[in-house]
Amino acid sequence: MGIQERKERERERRRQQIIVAAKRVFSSKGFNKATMEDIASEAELSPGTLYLYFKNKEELYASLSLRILQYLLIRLEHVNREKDLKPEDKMKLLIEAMYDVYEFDPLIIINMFHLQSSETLKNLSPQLLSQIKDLSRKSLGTIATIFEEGAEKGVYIKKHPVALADIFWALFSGVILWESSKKIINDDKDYLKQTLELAFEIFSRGLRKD
Amino acid sequence: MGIQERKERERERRRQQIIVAAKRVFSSKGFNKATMEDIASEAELSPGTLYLYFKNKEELYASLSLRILQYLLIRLEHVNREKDLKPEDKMKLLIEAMYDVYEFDPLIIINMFHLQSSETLKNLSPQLLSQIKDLSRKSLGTIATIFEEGAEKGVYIKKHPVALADIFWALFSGVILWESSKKIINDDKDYLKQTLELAFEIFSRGLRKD
Amino acid sequence: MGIQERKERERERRRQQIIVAAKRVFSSKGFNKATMEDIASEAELSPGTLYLYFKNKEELYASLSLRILQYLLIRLEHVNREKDLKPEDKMKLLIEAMYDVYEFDPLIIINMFHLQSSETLKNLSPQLLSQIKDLSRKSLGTIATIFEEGAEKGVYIKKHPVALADIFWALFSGVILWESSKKIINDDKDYLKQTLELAFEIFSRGLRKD
Amino acid sequence: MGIQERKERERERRRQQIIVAAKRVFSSKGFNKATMEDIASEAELSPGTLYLYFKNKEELYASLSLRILQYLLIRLEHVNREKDLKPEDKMKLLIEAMYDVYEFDPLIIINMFHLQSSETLKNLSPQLLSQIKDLSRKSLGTIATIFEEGAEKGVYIKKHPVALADIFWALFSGVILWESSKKIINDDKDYLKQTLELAFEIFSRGLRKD
DNA sequence: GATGAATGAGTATTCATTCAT
DNA sequence: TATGAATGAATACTCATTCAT
Repeated sequence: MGIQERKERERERRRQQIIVAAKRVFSSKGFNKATMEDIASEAELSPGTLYLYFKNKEELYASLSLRILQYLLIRLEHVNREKDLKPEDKMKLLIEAMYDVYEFDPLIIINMFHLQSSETLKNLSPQLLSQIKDLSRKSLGTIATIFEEGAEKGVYIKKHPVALADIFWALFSGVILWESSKKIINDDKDYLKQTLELAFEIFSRGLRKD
Repeated sequence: MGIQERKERERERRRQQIIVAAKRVFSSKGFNKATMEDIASEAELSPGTLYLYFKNKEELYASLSLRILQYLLIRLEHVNREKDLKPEDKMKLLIEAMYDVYEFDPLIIINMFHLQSSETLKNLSPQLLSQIKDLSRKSLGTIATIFEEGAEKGVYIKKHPVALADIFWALFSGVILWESSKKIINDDKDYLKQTLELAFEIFSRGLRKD
Repeated sequence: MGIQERKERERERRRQQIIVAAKRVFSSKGFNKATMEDIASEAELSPGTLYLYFKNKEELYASLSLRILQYLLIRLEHVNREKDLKPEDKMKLLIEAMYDVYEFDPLIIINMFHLQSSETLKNLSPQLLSQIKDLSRKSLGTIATIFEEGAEKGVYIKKHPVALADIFWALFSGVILWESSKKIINDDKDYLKQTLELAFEIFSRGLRKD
Repeated sequence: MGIQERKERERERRRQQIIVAAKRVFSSKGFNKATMEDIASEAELSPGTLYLYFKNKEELYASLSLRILQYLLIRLEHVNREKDLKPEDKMKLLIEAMYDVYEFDPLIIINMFHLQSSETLKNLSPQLLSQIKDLSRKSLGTIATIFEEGAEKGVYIKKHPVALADIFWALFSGVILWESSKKIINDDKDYLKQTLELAFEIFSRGLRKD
């Protein structure tokens, strides 16, 4: 291993160290209440060091999304590669995959919506922004493919697959956001997973041709 | 009308004046970028005056939710009162009602989720918090009733109606949030309404007994 | 005195309070080492208050120039109004006036050169900038008039009066800056005034027709 | 050449390399906006290395002055050595020499005045400070000699030659600073050189005995 | 000597909130 | 009640300087 490569690896380790700390702090305080100072001390680094690895607070936050989106896409493509499965089973795998991603990093949903602020977008480097756009597009595209396949096989109704993918994603994130918020407002028990399952059961039935 | 009552009425008028201004400002700038100064000048009042009517910025923001939730509940109860309608038609009315509420104040979705921040909740007075909880519960309950009725009439599958109401709300807010965010990230055309219609068409099909 | 007028007067009093404090702090520490905190505590106000009266640090600094330039122009115009004086005597008055201005506020020279930074100019409000430009132009113009008059009366050599005014100002500020800097580097005694007198004696002789 | 001497030479080469880079960076950004990082990368060295050759940023900046003062003194002494020239011609050479120095490094004027800040002086090593003082004194002394000579030859008025040298220097730097600053404030054309010539023409006439 | 990653003190500016009038 | 001037805590970001390698 060359010295160059070792340095690069060390640098990546530091980035991850910061990302992990940032994830913890942003999760517990939200974007606005979390300070760079908080994150630095969580990462056991000085504030200045954060800026050696991330241009600014927005970009650090967006980097969390990038990481989880990469993981999401891998999972989705893995599902899509199962060519022999029936559409219904594929859908089940799809839902499982997404739930795993959510469990791996529950911030994903909120992150995705934080990106919508145009103020945020202005502060991101074009490179990072395009990476995120690209991953989003690919993920949605992969989901769309599954619905398309189901329609081709005559199992699902024929509707614009991209729209179906949007709705799929919207239902998923809607349930998660809503259950998270209800947890606090109504002090209900956490029945997120059952609700998700029910939601997608209904969605699947609704998609079936007859 | 006693002098006491007149004063009370005057006080309520002022509150509404502030709420209207706050809605405009929060809509255009979002919670964090909007300043109390902005709101005060929009309301043609001084900053100090806002604090005579609202404990703090968080509570002013939460009051917007209260107002729109009241309107939502009125619309939902109105739908529910139509006892003679078939479940499918009632569902259509339901969706229309919710879309009207959304159009009346598009902030509603974001407001509802802003409340989830525990940091926010800490700053709310218990009274306001319980009012919001109460309205949320009632609104969801009204929606649940519609699904319950549909099941009783043998049209809809029998599932926990509260869960169905949650999913209904989650799908609605999920689609709105997702389409809003996509608008910026992908520069897609605004097909929010069609997507909502498709989403609820699928949802309705999925609910049907077979 | 109306309430409006009293408020305006109060506001002006505060501005002056801040300007006086700023002058003291900038004089002793220079622009970069002086902090807004320093100035605020010198003025016995809070940092936030400074920003109610001045847009930013640069503009506060530039306001010092404005004030002294106004005084300079008044003095110069007063000299110029003495129509009956011989050019030589007018020149003497001119030098005295400028020396008085310098004694009134020794920062004037350094201020004038601080303004040259294009970074500084970017942060000034166009209004303040144009006021400063205007006063500078008028002051130089007034000086030029004196040389023009001297040439018309056949006492001084005929040269472009604006250039002469520039040189006059350059000599004045050059001597002041240089003597100030020498004071520190060589620990010489302060012979600024004599040097100024000698400088302008030579300058006057050099201007004389023969 | 001993190994010691070779090392010393190498060390001097590095110092010059840094000084050249620093000059470029300070010239384009000014003292405060220029960072040690900027200078290091201009010199193709690491920031840490700069501190092996210069105690701190102030001292690096002051070293630029030292270098140009050395060059100035050489030029001035060269002029002074021309024993056979008439005082007027010597003066012309003097002005030319100074203008050359200015063209060689236009920062010279600003550098000289940056040194005046007592905050700056505190950070300089006594050794460097005394070198600078010494060169300043010698340069001024050389100029003074020229005026003294002119007086002895009966061409110039008899005035304290040191004061004349100060005025000479003040006029030179005053014109340069003033014209530089005017360039930005008034958007005038650059007539620095003509103004300098006119200034020294007047100065020379003013010095002549009658 | 040379490096350059890490440091952490330093600071302009903002804005929710208060309180004397 | 209403005001709005004053407050001052809070914070992202910079950069001269250090020091382990």
